[in-house]
Parts: sequence; structure tokens; C-alpha cells
Amino acid sequence: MTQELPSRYQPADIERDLYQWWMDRGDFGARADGTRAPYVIMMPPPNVTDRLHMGHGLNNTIQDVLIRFERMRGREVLWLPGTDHAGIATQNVVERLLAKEGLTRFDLGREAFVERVWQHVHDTGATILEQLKALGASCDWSRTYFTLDEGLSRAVRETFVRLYEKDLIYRGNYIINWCPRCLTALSNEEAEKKDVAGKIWYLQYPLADGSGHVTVATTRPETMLGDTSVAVHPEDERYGSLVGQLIDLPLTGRQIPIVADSGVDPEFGTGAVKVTPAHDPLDFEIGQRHGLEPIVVLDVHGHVSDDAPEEFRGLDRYEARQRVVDHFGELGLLEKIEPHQHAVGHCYRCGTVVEPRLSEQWFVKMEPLAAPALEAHRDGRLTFLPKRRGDDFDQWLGGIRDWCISRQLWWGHRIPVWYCDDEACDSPIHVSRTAMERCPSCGGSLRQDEDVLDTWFSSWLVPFSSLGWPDKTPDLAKFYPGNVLATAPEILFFWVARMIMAGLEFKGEIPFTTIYLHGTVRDTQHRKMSKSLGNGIDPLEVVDRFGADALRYTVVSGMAVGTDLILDPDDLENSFAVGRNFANKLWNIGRFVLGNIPEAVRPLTGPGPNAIAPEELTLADRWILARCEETVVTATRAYEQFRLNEAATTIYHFIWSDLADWYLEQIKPRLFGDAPGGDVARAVVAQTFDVALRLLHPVTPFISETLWRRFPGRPDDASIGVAPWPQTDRRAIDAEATTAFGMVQELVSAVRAIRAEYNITPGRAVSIWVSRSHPAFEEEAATIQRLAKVETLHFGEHPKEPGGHAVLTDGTGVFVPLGNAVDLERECGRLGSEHERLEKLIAGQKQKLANEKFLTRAPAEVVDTERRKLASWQDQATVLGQKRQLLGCL
RNA sequence: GGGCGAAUAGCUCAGUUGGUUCAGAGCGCCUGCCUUACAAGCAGGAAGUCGGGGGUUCGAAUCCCUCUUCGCCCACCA
Repeated sequence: MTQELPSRYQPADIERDLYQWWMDRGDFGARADGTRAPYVIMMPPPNVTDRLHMGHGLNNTIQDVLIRFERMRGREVLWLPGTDHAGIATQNVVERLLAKEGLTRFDLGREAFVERVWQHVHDTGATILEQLKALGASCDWSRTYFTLDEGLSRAVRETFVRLYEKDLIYRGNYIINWCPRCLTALSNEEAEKKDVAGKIWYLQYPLADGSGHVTVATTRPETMLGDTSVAVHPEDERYGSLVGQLIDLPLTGRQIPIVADSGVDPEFGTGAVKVTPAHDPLDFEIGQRHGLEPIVVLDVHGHVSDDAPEEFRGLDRYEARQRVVDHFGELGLLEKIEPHQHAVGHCYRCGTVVEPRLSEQWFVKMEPLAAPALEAHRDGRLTFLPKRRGDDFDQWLGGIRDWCISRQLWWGHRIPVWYCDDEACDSPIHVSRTAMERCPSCGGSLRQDEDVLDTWFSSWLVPFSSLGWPDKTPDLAKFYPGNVLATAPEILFFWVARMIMAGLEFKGEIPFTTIYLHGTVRDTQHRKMSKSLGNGIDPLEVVDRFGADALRYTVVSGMAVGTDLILDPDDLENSFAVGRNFANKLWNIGRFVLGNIPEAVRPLTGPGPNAIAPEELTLADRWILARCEETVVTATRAYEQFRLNEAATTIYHFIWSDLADWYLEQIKPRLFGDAPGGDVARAVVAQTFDVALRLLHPVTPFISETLWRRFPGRPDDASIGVAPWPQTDRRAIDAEATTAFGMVQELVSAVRAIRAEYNITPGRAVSIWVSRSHPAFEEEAATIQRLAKVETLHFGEHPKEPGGHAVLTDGTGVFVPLGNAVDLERECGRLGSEHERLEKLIAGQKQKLANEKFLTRAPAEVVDTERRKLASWQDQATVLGQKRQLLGCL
């Protein structure tokens, strides 16, 4: 595979075909029967509501980096993709589409509506998978799942039945969060608390005996229509004598008692609470304790129900609120109104203010499930990145409440419960793994529960349901438990925590050990990207314009663990410049390198007759090989520790600064023509670039593969994706070469700086004097001459004439004669400020080294280092002083 | 109301356990270059009292306290 590369980097030309080639090879598929150690990541299944956004781009890039890294390291890698039916979210999307046609789901009826949703998700589901491919995601597509697939549905029913049989699922009448728009119950997590600037109304409730009134404070006056009592704290002296008395509840004609309950906070409001058991969780509990019959005064739409006084019936809750307040005002019972900031639950899918409402629902008893999960965290089996997310996890599990799992929706897993129609049946409720027709106890006809399950009730099973559970499949045996879960922190409770609980409950093991909770993609104002704000970025647009590699490199390098990723949706060019520039650079390096190693290169090591002997290597060769080793060590460790940004930027720096800016420039003369040493340079550049590409492959798969495959002698069927990860060998790091070539770099930079300072045109060669020789300067003299455009390199004392001066860190002086070009004043100023800086450093350092405490308490090696630093600075200062004298500055 | 995090160059952010190469990168900006891989580039440069104050230490961007400003999570004070 050595055909020539196009001269321009056009990602679109390579990515699509390359992805297909990978697919055809089958490297993304995992083998359940293999002997390699498994490495498993479950993709957080994107919702089929819509195509992917940049957050998915980030999430899946991270996963693919980890997956490709481990695949190259020889693991049996399974990255299992899927999509989520996303019950309430998807139903909402389709309902909105219907609304545009002037229809509601009720116009269609359940069956037709569900059919309509299926149509929608077929489209979006397919688009999502295509988008993932465009990003380069190396998933095992043969195992792709959808949470409504028959297999996963079977797992859902299985778990429901098992939990029911263990008494961990129950049905009951409790206060739940109700969305009056979606017309369904929500879990506590689905009711997002948002701070709202509201009001608190102080209402006077007259005592029935006419002896006065009790003032209650409320943020929801409309609920007073359903009040069944007023509660005070039992030890609240202000109200002690009133307990047991009756109140004439205004507007309703009802009388309600004053009760004492320790759930009341005497500090808040007036210390007297109006109790609405049907519309408030605390009130519900108080009602239960005092045997008060709840009155549901708000219906499913949030309108006042028929159990309220006639004049309010049918009113929207906010209209009713105003009407109630008005009435109290007219009756002279409205004591005061205060502004009040408080947290109000909002439906996480439509944003409507949820209404706490008494309703019969199915629940999962969570405490027994949470305990083992808590333990798994506390005994260190779970690792959270960043660590502090583990505290959130711990806190949530510690205070966990039961999970309302029934939803009054049509799109989702139907609850596997059947009710007997025969009222006389003594066992009317049947929970079953399979459809039931007749009542097993009385033979009567059955009807299935109309409701569906919370969408998360299928997602929490994914780590094993996607592998065939409850069957004992080879996949399950090989790939459960998995390793890493990478997702956004928003779904830590919805999904991650529940997966851990389900894994422990149904499989006896945590489903993964590392939980990588990455940041959020935000715009330049740090706002979360969203459709409604119009600040989203379509990953496909980025891929089209700059390539998947540019997208991937940008997001990986730009985000450390625990931080967000800021991108400007109005300036994609700038946002993705880092990745785009780097991809382009790689391409050009590739063109240069591959164009200069047209044939197989000599082996760098080994006993073969053609192998390169160590003494054939130049200093530059040894240096770049050492830098390459260092990069392998650092990057590998960074990948292992999930510091992907560090891995990416380390490799970037090696390729761009070390390899391209220095090494490639250094070897050019050897490469051109039949210059001596060309074979060695080719071998070294081939080796180091090959390693660099492999290190980089997890981040930029397309371009690394494209270039890597074209290396001379590469078999046509070789793929970098399954090439071995570079070995790390610290012993191969040649510290001496690193230091020595570093001096050469320093010298070249010093001369360049002087040239730039005095505007010496790039074409004009100069002579330079270096105060003392050094083996590195001798060996790389030609390099110095070429890279700094030096005609003659002199060693020793320089002529006494105007020129530019510099001092290297080891005290070596550098002189560039400039004839009349030199501006003496300017040069003196430059050297003067440099000298000043050094003197300050020296003074501080002397003080430090004179400090008895430092000498005795600091480790010997630190003291030693500091001494050497001082010596070096003093050397530099001396040389600088001489130069200044020569120039007549002093 | 509780818990937690962040503040480093104009912008976006690195900085692993306090001490070599600790004050860095990319973008932006300034200067000069179309040097036959790359102008999406090359070379050089300006720019930060590491949010304020106090403390611990021989030594602090790094540890402790405090203040300010942002942000996140949790919460049945009606």
C-alpha cells in the first residue's frame, strides 16, 4: 500500500472509504471465544429522539480513544453500541410533530401513535449510527441493540418479575411528581429542581368557634381547596391550646381540625401549616398520621377537579391560585404577601412545573438495592473520575428514595402486570414474564396494565441485557462485567448509579469499575449547548468541514478530567483550529517522510547483517530516538490514567516540535541525493514516525491509518488499528543525547534570535563565534550552520567588533558580528536587562544557600541542584559581563 | 438550607505527590519570511505580582484559614 498521497489534506476523501475498509476487516467485532483478556465499554445509548449533537461527539470520541488504545494493547475489545427508546422524550418529540398537523396522540389512538413513533425512531436511529461511524467510532456493530428490542424487553420483564417476587416492587398510592403536560408520573430525578422567584401568601384561617384565626403561609394557595387540616408542632407554645379545635376553611364550607405533628418546622412561616395530603409529600404523611382523607383538587391537567367547590372547577392551577388569593383578599383574610425564592420541580423533558399529586403508581424499593452499591464504592471497587463525583454518588445512594417506575405513556415497555376483571377474584393482580390471557386463579378475563415503564428501567440493565441476559450466553460470560463507563455527569443518578445497583442485584457484580464522568460542551458564554438556544454544534458539519480527526483531536486535547469543553458555535473554524491545523501538519509530515523513504529501510536494531550499528547514529538520531521513548512512556501512562488531553498534547509536541521542527530539518541534507547517512536517517525517521502514528491512532484514527499503511514494506492487509502498541522502555532513553542536542537547539535558537532582533534577512549568512567548543557543536556543526544560516562557526575568543551576544544556560557565550548593523544602545540594553535578571536570581539563590535551615532540612539532592543552578547563573553572568565590557556598555 | 468545585497570559485551559527542565500550551496579537512537506506553514517576540488577605514551611500556583466572584450537586421549610 504505497500509492502516492494527494498533496492536499482532504479528510472527506479518506475517511469514508477507510471506515468501510475497517468494517470489512471486522476488527471492531469482539470474539466471545477468544483467549485475550476482555476490555468492555458500554456506549451510553443515545436517545432516538434526534440526531447526535456535540456532546455525543465528545462522549463517543473519549470512548473510542480508550477502546482503540486497548485494542492495540491486545485486549479483546468490545465497545457495544446501542440506542435508547427514551420513552417520555421520544413521545414528546412525536407529539410535537403531530401538533404541527393539529393532532394529538389521542386522535390517533395508542396503536397508531406507537406506530408513528416507530417510524420516527427508525429514521433517527439509523442517522445516529451513521453519525457514529462518521466520527470513527470503532464499535462492534454486530451487537448493536435498541432498548425496545425483544431481547432487552425480555430482560425488562424478567427483572420486573424478580423484583416483584422479592417484594422490591410494589404498587401504591403516594404523592408523585406529575407532569400536567406530559400527563404522566415522573421519578424524583425527573423533576428538576429550579430556583424560582415566587411568593409566599399568608392566609388567615378563621377558628370555627369565632375566637380568632390561625395564619398559615403557603406558596401554592390553590391547594387550600384540598386542605384537610392545619398542623402545628406539638411543642409550639403559640398554638398548644388550639390543637383539637376546628377551622372554618374559607371558600369550601368545610371544617378542618388543627392537629399537632412533629413534622412541622415551628421556625418556618407562622409555624402553622395548611395540610393538603393529596398534593404535598409532607402533608400526605401528616394526613396519614392523623387519619385525614386526602382530597384531590387538581386533575391530571393541573386543572381544579370536581372535588373542589364549584366555582373553581376546571380552572387552571394558576388561575385558581389568583382566584383563591382574590377571595381571601375580599374576605379580609389575606394577611400579607412576601416574595419568596424557592426550588420548584420542573419536568426534565418539557420544562412544565410538576404538580405533586396523589396517584397510584408502581415503585421499586431502593434501599435494599442501594446498600450493596454504596458498599462497592466505599470499599474501593468503584473508581470515579473525577473523584469528587463519587461523593455525589455516595450522598445520593445514602438518601435514596423509592423509584416511581410507572409512566402514563404509550411509548415504552408495557408493565408486565395483568389485572383480573372479575371483582370477586381473590387474586386479581398477576405479574408475568409472558403475556397472560386468563386469570390463573378464577379464569376470568385479564387486562394488562395500561402504563409503561420508566425508560431508565430498561437502561439500567444494559450492561448485561445487551449481552443476552437472562440467558447464559457466551457473550455474557466473556464480557460481563465490563471495565469503563464514560458519560456525562447529568445521568449519574438516572443511569450510572442504577446500573451499578442492577448489576449487583441481578449479576452479583458491579458492571464496570471505572466511571469517567466527563464535562459538558458549552458555548463561549459557558451555556450548555441546546436546541432551544440555537447554540448547538452539529458534529457532522465539523466532520464535513475539518474531518473527524480534527474534531477528535480538538475535543480530546481540549478537555482535562473534570472540566468542560468550550466551543464557539459561531466560529467553528477557530474552535477546531487546533485539530485542523494538526491534522494538516500530520498530513504534510507524512507526505515528506513517505516521499523520502520510498523503499524498505534498514533495521534499527538486531543482529542482521544490514542492521544499523549504534555508532552509525548521529547525535540527532540518538536524540530523536530518546525523545520518542520518552513520549511513549509519558503518553502510555497518560492514556492508562485517563489523562487523554495529556496523552494527546504530549504526542502533538513530539511530532510537531521535536520531529518536524528539528529532526526533519536536521536530516534533510542526508535525505537529499545520495548523501551519506541517508539510510540511517530514513531508518530513524521511519521508526519514530511509525511509533508516533501508533501513539496517536486512538485520537486521530483516520489520518494515522492512512499514513501508516503507506509505509514501505507494509503488507496490504496491515492496519494500525490492530498494530501492537509501542513498547515502553525507559532504559532506551538516552539522557546524554537529550542534553547534548538540547545545547545544539539552544545555540541555534540564540543565533536565530539575534538575527531576528537585528533584522538580518533570512538569505544572508553570518559567521558566529562560540566561546568554547563542545562535542555536540562539533558533531552537529553542519546542522547549526544550516538551521541558523551560519557561514562559519568559530570557537574561542571573538573579534572585538560590534555584534549580537547571547549566553547559553551552561555559560557558553555566543557572538554574531553585525558590522554597522548593530545598534549599540539597543544591544547594551538587551544585555543589561538580561544581566539584571541574572543578578536577581543569583542574589536570591545565594540567600537560599546561605540559609542554615535550608541546608539542613532540604534533601541533599535539592541542595545540590540549587548549588549547580547558582554556578550556572554565575557563569552566565560572568560571560555577559565580559560581553558588555567589550561592547563598551559599562 | 446542606455538600462540593473553580479562579493561572486578551481567549480556552494544562500544571500528577510542595523543590530540577515551573510559571507553560493552543488560539489571538506584533515583527520578518511563499527557506523545493506544510502560509492550516516557518522563525522570532510581547504579554501573567498564578482572584484578594493571612498562615504553615528552609521553600507555596501547589498545603491550611479567610474574603470576593463564578459554577455544580443535593434538599418534603409549607
